[in-house]
Amino acid sequence: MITNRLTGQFFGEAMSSKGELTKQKVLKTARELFYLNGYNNTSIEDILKTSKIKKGNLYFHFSSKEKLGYAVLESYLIEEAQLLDRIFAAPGSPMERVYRLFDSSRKHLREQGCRGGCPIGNFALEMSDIHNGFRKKINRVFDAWCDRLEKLLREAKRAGELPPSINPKALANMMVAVWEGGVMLVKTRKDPRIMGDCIKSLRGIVEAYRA
Amino acid sequence: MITNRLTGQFFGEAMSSKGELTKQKVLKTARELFYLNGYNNTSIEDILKTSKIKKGNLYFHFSSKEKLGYAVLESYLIEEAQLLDRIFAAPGSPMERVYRLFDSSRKHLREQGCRGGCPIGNFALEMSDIHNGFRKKINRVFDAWCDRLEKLLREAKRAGELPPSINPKALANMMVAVWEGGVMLVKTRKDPRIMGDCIKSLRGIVEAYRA
DNA sequence: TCATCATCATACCGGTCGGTCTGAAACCTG
DNA sequence: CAGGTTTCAGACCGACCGGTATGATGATGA
Repeated sequence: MITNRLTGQFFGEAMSSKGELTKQKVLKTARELFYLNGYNNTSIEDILKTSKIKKGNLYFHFSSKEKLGYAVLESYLIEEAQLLDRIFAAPGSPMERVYRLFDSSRKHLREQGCRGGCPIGNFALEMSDIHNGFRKKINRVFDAWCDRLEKLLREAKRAGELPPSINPKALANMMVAVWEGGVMLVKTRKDPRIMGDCIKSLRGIVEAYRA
Repeated sequence: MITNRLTGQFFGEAMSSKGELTKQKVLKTARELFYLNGYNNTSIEDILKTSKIKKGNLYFHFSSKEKLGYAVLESYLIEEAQLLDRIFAAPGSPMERVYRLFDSSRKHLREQGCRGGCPIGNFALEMSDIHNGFRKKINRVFDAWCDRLEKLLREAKRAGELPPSINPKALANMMVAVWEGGVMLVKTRKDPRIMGDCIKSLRGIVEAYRA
């Protein structure tokens, strides 16, 4: 559910060799440009210009553009694991934690000026049918999101926050779909309120059940 | 909510000049390749090879790749208007008609082998931030979908099929989000059941209210 | 201090890109 | 039938693409 927040945490700044710092800088820049402009619309030259790193250097650290793409996706996988742990460890009822995740991600969409959207979603639609290796890695991020959501929704069901007939796995898929689709509408309409609409409607329906 | 069904209707086969037939053939081929491979990953050469039309000819009918892109988006706009009219004119309660739209589109996803996804969604994520003209046209398709859904959801609310507190416009946005996000998951996971999960979860929550 | 390794830089490569230019062929109308 | 228009074909263009080869520089350790 990320919107490409770039933390120093992953790009560990302590105890790194000079080469490692260069590698992380390439990775960070590639990540940003793939996110904002798309993988196929981002050239190696673009990355060089933005990062101020020379081509021989880039190719020393990453043997190809494709390998760089894999590394970018891997960085999302690692970062998502950490983010999900933090969000889901917070106090509150299961549904409160679900909505908190949505709300914190929604705020970031707004801060981002409705640009970029979700990097995983962007990669998913652009590359799924043309690069099976990328598709598998993207799936692992979606699986991580859906699995964690499913766990929370099971708790919510046990707590009576959801109708007994609800399938938590299916609902987790639907919630990820709401997020990704909502991000798409926000990005295309340039209107951050749309994600508010989506989340509010979802809550409204879920909570109408409990009324 | 289309999944790139190519009808003969738009590509009018009667009463056309030879040049017009060539133009439609270019358009149809470009549409298919932009849909399956993305706009930036589709070259003019790809279109020439697939359509068996020569470059001078293509550039006679479309002055640039960008103009071809516009024409492709315009063809979706026209086709969507017709499809929505047919689907929403069918008999049944408002919510039945909503679910029928989802189900017919879902079947097509399955028939397509979970490839391609939604052409509008693909364009939206790939091009929204790098081509404002394309973004505006894509928005008109989303607006058409959301407006029609909103109308149906107003009827559903009046008929007692939805909680009184529901905002039809917001719910329409959420439903389009469910569709686009679901298509993304189907395309990435290559599992057509996921859209079934999304729709079932949506129905389950809506119908739990009425129980 | 020197050798080795890691890191960095730049010229160059073949291929592909979107697009242009020029001319040929087909069609249509007077 | 001829002239004009529409449609078509293909060679060529400059720019850009991902990547390689070669060599220079900096860092490290014996």
